Amino acid sequence: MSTTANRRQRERDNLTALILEGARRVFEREGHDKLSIRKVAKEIEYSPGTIYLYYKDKDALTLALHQDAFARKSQLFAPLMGITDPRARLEAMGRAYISHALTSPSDFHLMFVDKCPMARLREQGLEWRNGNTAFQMLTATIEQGIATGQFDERIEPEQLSVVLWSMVHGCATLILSERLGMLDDTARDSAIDSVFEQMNRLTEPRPV
Amino acid sequence: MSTTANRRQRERDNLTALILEGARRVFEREGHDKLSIRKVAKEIEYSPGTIYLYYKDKDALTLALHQDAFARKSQLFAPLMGITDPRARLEAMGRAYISHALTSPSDFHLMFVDKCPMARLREQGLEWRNGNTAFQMLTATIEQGIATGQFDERIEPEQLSVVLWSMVHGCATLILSERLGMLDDTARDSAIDSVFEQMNRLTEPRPV
DNA sequence: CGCAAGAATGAACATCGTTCACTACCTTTA
DNA sequence: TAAAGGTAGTGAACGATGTTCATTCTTGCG
Repeated sequence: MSTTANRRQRERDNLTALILEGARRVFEREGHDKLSIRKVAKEIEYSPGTIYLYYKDKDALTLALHQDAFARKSQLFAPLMGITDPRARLEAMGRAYISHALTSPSDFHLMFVDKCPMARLREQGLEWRNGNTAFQMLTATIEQGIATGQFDERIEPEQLSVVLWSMVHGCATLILSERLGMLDDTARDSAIDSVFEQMNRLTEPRPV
Repeated sequence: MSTTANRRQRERDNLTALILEGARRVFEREGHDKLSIRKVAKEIEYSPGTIYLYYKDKDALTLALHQDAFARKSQLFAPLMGITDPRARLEAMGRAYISHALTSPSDFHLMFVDKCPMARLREQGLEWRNGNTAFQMLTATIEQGIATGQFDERIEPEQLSVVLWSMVHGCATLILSERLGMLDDTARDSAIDSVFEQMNRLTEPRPV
């Protein structure tokens, strides 16, 4: 009940948040590979050692950034759930995923590419809640499409989710890693369109 | 015609190769993110500065490793071209891609994920020859499938190539980055199977 | 007021990529 | 053969990184 202990905790939470905020600024300014503990410390005008009183190591801070990125971007994806037509929603989700990857490559990397947040979660025996809910939204959309008769009923929703996610994720990462350099800009754009065209084909009902 | 100049060149080539070989050993032993110039120097018992007489910087050495990896792995993919049936070949190529990614993640990263070799190639105005030929094999296989009437003729081969590559590449990278942790091992294996099942659906002829 | 405990520090260590003044050797020439 | 010149290799040095820890500073309590 000691008031000072409460304030202490409050101050502790404040600094934890302040560090995260500084990290986010450095991250945005310099990109995911140029983030360093020392820069974060300088950004918030504390000494490097202080960071370690609030985050065990750089990976812990990276995990916090990872989760923060999901929190910040959720408002970007939440509106998509308002789309009632499953097919339209599926495409909108995919397009949002790719456009997010291309416009915020560092955030995307942190959320869907970097191994370190996953490793840290696994160490602590925690689940990837952000990923799980996103994945469930995907499968739910497919299930709904089947229920309304717009999608092929023989589809196994969870497995198709993986396939569609792979398509979209693969497309995004190939572009970001510059592996599609053999295509000019227009060819690449229409390749993205192809992804969604073929995505539709995979969900369409087919004759027995 | 000076003989000593020839020997000089030979010695130069030898050390260039020796460095690359040492780099490959360190790379295999420690993984792609633990490779360092200094470790390579120690591995071949030269001083760190020497490396820079043969490779401009670490990126140049990485590019050499990238190309070396393609050279080493080509024997792994070459036999696939012997498969005459286009559909069987397509699946074999995809399965080889994924199994290569899962069994040699560091090589895979170097060949298909790491941005640095691409950046270096672009700087020098060079093309990604390894990637281009692989991509052409893919499109050629699709074209052949169309020619033999086994594949849907309305397919645009180059665009479908991107889509199929995306599927397979996305699947591999999602597994490697541990983003499919929500699936147990069997679910993940059947997800891989699903990828190829859906791949087949995309090439199948369809009624007008 | 003085003391104990907690918070913050920044120097220190090991590692990294990279540079460069220097040495040691080899080849060419006088 | 001896001097000169050029080249390959060196390793110390610089700035940066993540991380630790003895030290200092601050703060609240008796």
